[in-house]
Amino acid sequence: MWVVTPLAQRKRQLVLDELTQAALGLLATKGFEAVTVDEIVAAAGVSRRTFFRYFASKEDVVVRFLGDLGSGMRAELAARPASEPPSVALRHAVATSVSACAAHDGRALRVVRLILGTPALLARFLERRAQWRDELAAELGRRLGLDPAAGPFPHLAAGVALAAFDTVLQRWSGSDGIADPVTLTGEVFEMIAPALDSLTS
Amino acid sequence: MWVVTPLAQRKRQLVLDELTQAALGLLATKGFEAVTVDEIVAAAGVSRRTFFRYFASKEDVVVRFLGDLGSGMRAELAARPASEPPSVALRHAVATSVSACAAHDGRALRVVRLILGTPALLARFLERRAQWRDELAAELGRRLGLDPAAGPFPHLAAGVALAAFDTVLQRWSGSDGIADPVTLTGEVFEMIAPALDSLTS
DNA sequence: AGCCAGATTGACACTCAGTGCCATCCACGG
DNA sequence: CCGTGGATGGCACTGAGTGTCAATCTGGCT
Repeated sequence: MWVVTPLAQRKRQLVLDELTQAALGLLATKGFEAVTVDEIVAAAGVSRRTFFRYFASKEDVVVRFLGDLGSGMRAELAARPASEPPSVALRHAVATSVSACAAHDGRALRVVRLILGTPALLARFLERRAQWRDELAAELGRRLGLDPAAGPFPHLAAGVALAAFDTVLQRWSGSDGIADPVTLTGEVFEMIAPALDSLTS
Repeated sequence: MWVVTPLAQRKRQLVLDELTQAALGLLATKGFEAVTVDEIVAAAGVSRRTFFRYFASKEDVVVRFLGDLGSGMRAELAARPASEPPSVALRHAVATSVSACAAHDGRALRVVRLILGTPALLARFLERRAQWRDELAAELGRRLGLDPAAGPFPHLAAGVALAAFDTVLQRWSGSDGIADPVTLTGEVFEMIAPALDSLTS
């Protein structure tokens, strides 16, 4: 199962890495709108057309780099025991997410700063973040036996948790990656916990 | 005051209205990406270049239509008495915002649905929403005598209030504009109030 | 009225993102 | 050895957004 597709798949991964590497390097130094796709593909040694076979847009290169955070949060939430109140489960989900981001130390920090400082990138990132919220709301609804379409709670709680995520990410990047993500997350969730548990209290 | 408004200013407003009208009509019926700027300017009777003198992008036409909500929220928050706890002041700010949106009854509803259903528009809207959060955080910091850069509270509270805004807007548009914005806002703020007042309790 | 300064507009040309299409090349199985 | 499918590159095209310049219009001033 795992040995049957070695060569073509690896080649594809190689091109993807090369493209990501080249793009992130150029974008971080020259700024987002000062870099054209042609420059990126020239640095990566592939054709312009190939770039758009791997990425849907120029923004996609940067956003995809942080893209796994969303599915990671949902997975972590799903993995938490059902006995935990929403505030605890969501706190762990957010904490592991930001920690995973901080683990890339160095690169991830530059990418986050790039996103927060570039309107076009922020917009695309927030669009993806909205999908995270809906996924979290669905998972939360499943945990609590609630229909997300019936009551406002799952949608709201997911939005509140992501607002906490925003604040943690902002303060983490603002501290040059020095602050501990788990500690920051704990601080912030202490404030919002009563709101997240307002249904089960 | 009202007589000095020069003729040029009114002409400008007229062009802007004509452009907005034409764009919203076409976009609502044919969908966002199925309409080109050339079609819009042809319907409005101005040149393509003029369109981009009034709007920064095609998305801008739609987003600007809802753009005053942000400054409205901040103004309402600033107008609330300083004695009110954050949860009450923010609830009024959100309620007046959504109510102002609902007052346009008919047009605003279609615009909101268009935004929520179009990725490119949603992205631009969320970008603006992020600015709202920072403005609300600044205003909140002023109310409470806190430096928004020092502690996470203003940023977090503004984010939580806007998460509530999101939920209210989603449910309002989901109910075809039938649900009462103030009632919805009240329901939702009942859940998050303890988080918003966690500092002053 | 006549004139001048500033703002608005339209037209053209240009860059760049993104897409469709087709020819080519290369890994893999028969 | 040969055919098939996927990945690539080149090309042309649409559409968004911008800079520039000439023409036009507005409003004030003499």
